[in-house]
Amino acid sequence: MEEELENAWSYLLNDTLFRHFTNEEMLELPLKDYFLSCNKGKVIYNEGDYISGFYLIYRGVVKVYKTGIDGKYQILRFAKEGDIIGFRSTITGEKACTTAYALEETDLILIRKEVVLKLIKSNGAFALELLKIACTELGEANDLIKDIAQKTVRERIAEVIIHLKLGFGTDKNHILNIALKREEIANLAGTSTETAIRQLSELKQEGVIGFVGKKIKINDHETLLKIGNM
Amino acid sequence: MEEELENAWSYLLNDTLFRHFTNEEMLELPLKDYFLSCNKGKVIYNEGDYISGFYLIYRGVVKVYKTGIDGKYQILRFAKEGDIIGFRSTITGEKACTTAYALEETDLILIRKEVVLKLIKSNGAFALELLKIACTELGEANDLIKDIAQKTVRERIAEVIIHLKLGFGTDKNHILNIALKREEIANLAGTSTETAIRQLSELKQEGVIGFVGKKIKINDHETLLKIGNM
DNA sequence: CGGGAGATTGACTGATCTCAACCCGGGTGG
DNA sequence: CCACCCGGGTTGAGATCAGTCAATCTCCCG
Repeated sequence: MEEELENAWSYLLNDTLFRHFTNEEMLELPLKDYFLSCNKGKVIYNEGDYISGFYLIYRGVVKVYKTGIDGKYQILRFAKEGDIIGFRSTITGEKACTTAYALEETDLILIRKEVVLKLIKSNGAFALELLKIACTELGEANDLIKDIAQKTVRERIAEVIIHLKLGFGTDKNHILNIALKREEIANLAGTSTETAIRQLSELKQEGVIGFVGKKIKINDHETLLKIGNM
Repeated sequence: MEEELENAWSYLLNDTLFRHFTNEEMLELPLKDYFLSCNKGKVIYNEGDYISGFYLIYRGVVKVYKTGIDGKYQILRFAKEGDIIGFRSTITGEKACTTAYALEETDLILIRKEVVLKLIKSNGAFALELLKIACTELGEANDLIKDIAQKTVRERIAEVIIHLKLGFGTDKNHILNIALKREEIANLAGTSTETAIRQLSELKQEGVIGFVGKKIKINDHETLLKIGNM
């Protein structure tokens, strides 16, 4: 555990948005108290919670979604190592408007609200980096709005697969490095599970994709791009 | 014109996110060169443009939207006096991902990118305020994603009317302070013009809303909230 | 082996889109 | 002064995409 903390510390200072700080400035961060591990299936925070800060993902994958009417939910994004979650509510001070759920074993570093706000004021480069993260997310959200409003399910499913590839990559056999349930793919594309399944089967019939275990294999990236109108 | 600039300057320093600065710090801002007026119907910037900074709206209403396939477009928001537009691309340095269009006579103050970036670094309170704006927009975008994906057109139309009321207010007769074309209401709700018209007529039949000239009158706010599932 | 979660398929339904016709009011040129 | 035109707004009919419900299947696990 001691070593783990050592590593996390060096990770923070070298590879994350905290690289803008010196060792001294970072002493504000009582890391030991705010290093959390959670099991697969654990809800990290819930829509409506007041959260005490934001989380930097040190290891694992987190599903971020909003719950809707009767059991349906809309997935906004999958966050992975190096990403931060919960920072929107941390900044605005509002309740969380999403739920974060650990898809696998996940380690998190909690950065408390007071610390964040203080660091923003004291370090412009850090503030700018946070702004860039927020603005990038905003751009992606805007894209998603247009896509859900205007594209067909078929197009959206193709697009989702491309996005997963961009976010998580593929191995040498073009197999996605992430395994999702059909329901999750559906809720990412904003459709029902059955409809998503039908579209996936169709893409498989056409040879554009394949299934290897629980994972999707991308046979024809170009065609997928075309189908997704991208 | 001299007086107009005088007013704009005092507006900036007292009522906007620039209130965090002193008169001296603000001398960076060569206001005279960056005060723009544009007529109704003018495109302020286009999707794909590189923009030189963001715009603070001093007077008028601006439609912000993304264009999609064959003539359809998705309206993301209407920005009005005191709002800023184009700041996402200003921060990320990417091309604009939306188009901004003046719905009426509009006056803008351009804040150049270099100035913004400098001010962010020098003034934490300003950076934090920008962050809050970005995060608020992000929260709204997330809501919109879920709504378009899960709500029916009827629900969305009701919601759009409520949002317009919140954003622009009503006069003493409960008439919205903004007049939109049917097409605009449709593209705000993410549906076709004809469908939007049908839903609006239905709401009128039910007595929940009425039409006065080009404007919508809200007869029954409560029911509208209920219909919109809010 | 039984149970349960997730995946798949079929059949049906219905909300929404599209196309096309028509209306209405304002502005304009002859 | 009037016929025409044009940008919206409205309505109808038909086509279709996608959601729902229900049955079945396939693993995987205890």
